[in-house]
Amino acid sequence: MALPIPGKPVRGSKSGAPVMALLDLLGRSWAMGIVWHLYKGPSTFRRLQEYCETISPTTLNKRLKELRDSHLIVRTVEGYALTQHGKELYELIEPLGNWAKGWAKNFK
Amino acid sequence: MALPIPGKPVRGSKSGAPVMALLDLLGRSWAMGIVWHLYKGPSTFRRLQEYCETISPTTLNKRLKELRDSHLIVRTVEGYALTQHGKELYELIEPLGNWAKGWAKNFK
DNA sequence: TGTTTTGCTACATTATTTATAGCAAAGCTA
DNA sequence: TAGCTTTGCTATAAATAATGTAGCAAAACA
Repeated sequence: MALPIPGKPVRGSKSGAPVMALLDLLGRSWAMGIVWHLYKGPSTFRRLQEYCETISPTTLNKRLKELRDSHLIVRTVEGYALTQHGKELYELIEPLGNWAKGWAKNFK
Repeated sequence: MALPIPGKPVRGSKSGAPVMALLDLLGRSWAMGIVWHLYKGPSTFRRLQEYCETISPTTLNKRLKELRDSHLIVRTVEGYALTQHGKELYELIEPLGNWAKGWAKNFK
């Protein structure tokens, strides 16, 4: 699937509304998981594979390319790392962590 | 794929950490888009199909079942609607809308 | 120079999503 | 109450995406 670019047709919006481009990007397998893990600090490719437990290298590489092309991560000497944009995005989704704990109680 | 249930193995976490179950659920195509659209108010199946522009009925039905089983939406006489949990979740992801506008500027 | 580690790529298999057709049930409407 | 329309799906086949495994070239290390 092509990179979802705001302003161009994306999944959910022919006009490419920014939020829809973002939801398209984040709604791909592992995308949010990668951002979530990288907030702890830069990671190598192999370490990310371990964090994600069952991601295939093919998919990991694809997601990393998409996230780089979307300016959310960059490669540093220490490995992949969140950009300023990536950190901001993480901070927006961070509250999901605590919320999920309450939500989880529904499943008993 | 099976419904991601907190406490059971999910994509990204063998132990089923709640946030990973949530990211698994939301990281499926259209899941966040559906929640996003439903915040405006209850929608019928056909109307959701229109909102989502290119979702197939097969996938829409699958996502709706998952979101219902996850207590984020319910069926009402007016159509599918967010539950209290669903509304809370929407409110958590709502800030993505404005943030995405700034992020979109990177793509010029 | 030999050994590891790293960051991938290749490839085949499996899973997911799409696209399209269409049908049964419910809700009008005349 | 006999049609016509709308709704909420299901069925099926084709396309696309993700997985699992093997392995390789380059860099780091010993």
